[in-house]
Amino acid sequence: MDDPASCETTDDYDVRQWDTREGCEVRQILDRVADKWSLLVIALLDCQSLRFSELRREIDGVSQRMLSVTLRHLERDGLVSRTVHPVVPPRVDYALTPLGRTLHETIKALVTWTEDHQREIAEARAAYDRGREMMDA
Amino acid sequence: MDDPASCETTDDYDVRQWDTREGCEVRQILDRVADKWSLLVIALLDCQSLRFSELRREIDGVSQRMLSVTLRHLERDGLVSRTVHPVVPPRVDYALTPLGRTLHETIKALVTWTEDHQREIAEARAAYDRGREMMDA
DNA sequence: CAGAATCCCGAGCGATACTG
DNA sequence: CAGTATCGCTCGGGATTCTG
Repeated sequence: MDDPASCETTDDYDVRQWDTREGCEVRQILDRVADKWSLLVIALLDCQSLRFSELRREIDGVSQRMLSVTLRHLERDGLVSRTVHPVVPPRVDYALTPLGRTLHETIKALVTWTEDHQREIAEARAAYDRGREMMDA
Repeated sequence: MDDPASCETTDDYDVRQWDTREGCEVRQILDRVADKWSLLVIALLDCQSLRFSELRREIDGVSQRMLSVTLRHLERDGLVSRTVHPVVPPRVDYALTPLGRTLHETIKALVTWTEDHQREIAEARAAYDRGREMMDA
């Protein structure tokens, strides 16, 4: 945790590369991961394939349009696969690709971190807000 | 990687809790992590404390306003500490808190994932776009 | 059922000007 | 130097409508 080695400047960890401009993939993936619905979709597809309508039912509050564009983005990035069954009525199944599955594993670490520290965060916010109230008074 | 155990429904990993509504911290932290500048700030403060003007100089393209609100958010969440030195001209140092440092460790995993897979993603996008072009023709 | 197209509003963010 | 305050614009995303 307090490993001093983590503070060394390593060649494979240049902060500048997180920049938005140029060919920075990190920013793009981060935007994808963090956009409003992608995370839910990825999590739901973790170990099952789902149809459009099933996803829509599971993800409370998502609009038809946003589910559509979210899936299109994830498909384009190779994170989700789209399978059309030529039947009537049309049936389309979505599933995580192997690549998408590895991303999900990584994301879980972040979710776990949040769960582990949400109490600390809540306390920090309360303390901060209390300080601000004092200022006003 | 293909560990079937990772597909089990565990009590501490309910996807529904990632929802925006209710007291969901994951969404809030994710929004913080993913917003346009927080990540850069956290990365730059990893092993050093920096002044406002230093951060501004390091982070190419950030406006004074956005650096300010970003730091205020990070401070409120207990991720960054703010130290005012009562001198003229005023001097304020920002540094990562222990909590912020653990978050940075977690974020690094995501950055590493992106670096490891950005070629696959690029290829997936190229393939997708090629498919779309065929449609139009 | 799955989704593309259109319209529209409000949050996010940049630019600018001002302050302790 | 280290901010805050105000204005204005862009664009993400919701509601609605239309198609294969």
